[in-house]
Amino acid sequence: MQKSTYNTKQKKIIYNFLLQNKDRLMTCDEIADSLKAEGTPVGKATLYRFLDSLVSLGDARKLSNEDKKCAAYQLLDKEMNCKSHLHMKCTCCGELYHLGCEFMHSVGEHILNHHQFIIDNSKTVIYGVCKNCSAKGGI
Amino acid sequence: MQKSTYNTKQKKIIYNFLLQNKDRLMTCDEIADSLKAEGTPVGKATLYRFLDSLVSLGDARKLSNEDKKCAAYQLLDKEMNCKSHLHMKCTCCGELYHLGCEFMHSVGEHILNHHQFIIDNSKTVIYGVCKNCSAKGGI
DNA sequence: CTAGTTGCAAAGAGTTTGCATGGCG
DNA sequence: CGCCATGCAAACTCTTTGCAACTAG
Repeated sequence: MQKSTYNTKQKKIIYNFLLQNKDRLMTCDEIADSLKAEGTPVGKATLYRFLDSLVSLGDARKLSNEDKKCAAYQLLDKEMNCKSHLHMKCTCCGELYHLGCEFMHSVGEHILNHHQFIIDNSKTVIYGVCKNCSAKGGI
Repeated sequence: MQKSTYNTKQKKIIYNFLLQNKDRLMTCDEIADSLKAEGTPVGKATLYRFLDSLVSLGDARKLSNEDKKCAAYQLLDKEMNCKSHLHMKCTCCGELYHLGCEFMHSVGEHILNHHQFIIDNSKTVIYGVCKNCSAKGGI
């Protein structure tokens, strides 16, 4: 889990919560509120500090392109191998999708070979509208 | 240019500056500082208000995923048809690249057909490292 | 016991808003 | 001349930092 020196109660709480929500991008406020609602509140400062340490260790990522002003965090699931593929986020319902198919891997190769650009999967999110939402007429 | 009611001096200044820098994603501070340096300073509040109106009119876009905490803006160039293709930004040098080739258009179709997801080109930026920077050993 | 960690509160940074003044049409 | 826009300053929001109390090892 975390590689910091001490394995505190708060870190376990935060990490477990992220693990349960590994398919979501959540802001600090959302995480703090959820933890408080679960009866295991953690200080905002602690949250920010621990999340940033997870990000710098490469265990989580931090994204801001959310129309919101605040950053969203997500655990980079090792089993799902999240670092090896891109993700799409529906701007309507917020659902996050993994793009792990063969074709999409060839996209990375195309961009590398034809555009000489190395994609950073952990910093990139493709935004758009998923089928559920476009069926409902969402934008 | 802008569809707001009055065509003021400040709006012209801001719009022309964005036009000259249409290949860059710039923060409010950068824009304000540049305009001040050019001897045509514009108030921050005016900048934020006009940029947001351009964004809601679809003439510009606002992105935040910049490691920076603040948002970056860019005019959506109609001649380049920026809304019809994706963009890549080098996290090292900041350069913005247009991905207007045929293959990349087929990516949009693949994602639509196989993942039932409609990409929003104006909200998406692919992050990574360009050839110049990887040659220099950049990350 | 000792060093890292927590959490409050204060400081910072970026953005938004209220309001009197100013300028476009 | 009326109404919208500007710009200052204050208000807000999100995030970071300082510091004393706390706790894991």
